[in-house]
Amino acid sequence: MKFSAPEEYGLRCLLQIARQGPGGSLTIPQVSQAEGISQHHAAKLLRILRTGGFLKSARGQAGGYTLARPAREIVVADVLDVLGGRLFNPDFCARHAGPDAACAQTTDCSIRSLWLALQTAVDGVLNRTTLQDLLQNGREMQSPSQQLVQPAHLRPVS
Amino acid sequence: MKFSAPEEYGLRCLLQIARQGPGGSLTIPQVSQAEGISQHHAAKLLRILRTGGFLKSARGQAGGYTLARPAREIVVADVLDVLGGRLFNPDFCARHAGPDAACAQTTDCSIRSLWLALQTAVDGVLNRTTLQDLLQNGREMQSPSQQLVQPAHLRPVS
DNA sequence: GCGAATCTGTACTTTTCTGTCAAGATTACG
DNA sequence: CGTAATCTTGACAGAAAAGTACAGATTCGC
Repeated sequence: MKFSAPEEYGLRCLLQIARQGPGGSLTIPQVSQAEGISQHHAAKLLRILRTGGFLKSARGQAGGYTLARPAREIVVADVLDVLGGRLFNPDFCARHAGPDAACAQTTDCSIRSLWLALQTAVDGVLNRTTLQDLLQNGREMQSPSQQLVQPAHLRPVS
Repeated sequence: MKFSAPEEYGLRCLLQIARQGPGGSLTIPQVSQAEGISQHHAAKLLRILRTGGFLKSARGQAGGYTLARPAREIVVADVLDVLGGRLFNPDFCARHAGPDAACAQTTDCSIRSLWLALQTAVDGVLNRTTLQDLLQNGREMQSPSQQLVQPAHLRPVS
């Protein structure tokens, strides 16, 4: 159970822009430098975030990326969904609402139920966290660790 | 945020053996067939589980794999740890116990804190779930979905 | 002892993911 | 109008993960 690299870096890039305050914007080179990744890489991540509806882009000489909505209205669960996909699709039991007879004994369902319970637990955190919360962090969140989360070839985080 | 393939299939293989009841055992071919994966693949997963201390193996003509401990003493969090590694290491803030001055403003820490909150939420579920719970499922776990969790080339789960 | 059935361990191939690249489109400014 | 700065898009290459294959070691039963 791991975070994907786009989830880690995409969310960081989005936060960089959010830190510019309402209406603030950053260009690809600026985000690239701030996060220590290549411009091409930053461009790819920002594009995904734009397609997902979290960023607006402006082309041309005075272009750049801006938050599409206020930071407090951007829910982290939605962002991670776009960057990496969900753990498990929440449209469960849409038609198994009746007596769950046939599937209660299979090994499959045992595992599925577990995955689902995890999804619920994770969503409980992510659905209640906005970009704004991350910006003014330190409230319900604890102190950090210095351990690396993702692949070894990525830059070491300060 | 995804489960790795070993996590999904390794846990299933372990459950297959657990379903044999106390003292029950299965061979590699049996597990392989029950889960619809190749014998080589099953062997690899079972070896990991044995190394992790969840299975005992017996070689020779009457060999096979048996649970190393009763199902109720095997915690799923430990199993997934061996199969796929943790989301985030829990030895956080071992030395940042004091005033967290320098790191409270960085973007890194915002993200880290979020990852950590997720780890805590996930552990809350996994540390309280044993193999026994999965065998007699349907208690705190809900009905299943029919969506696939992992890579497309894996066998479609019934 | 010999052979069959079983697990053990390492190396290899395929697939998937991740990050890179190059060419194009758009806008602002002089 | 032209130049420079910016975003856009699809294709590509390297790296990591996943699954496969093979040769070996152990045990049981005859």
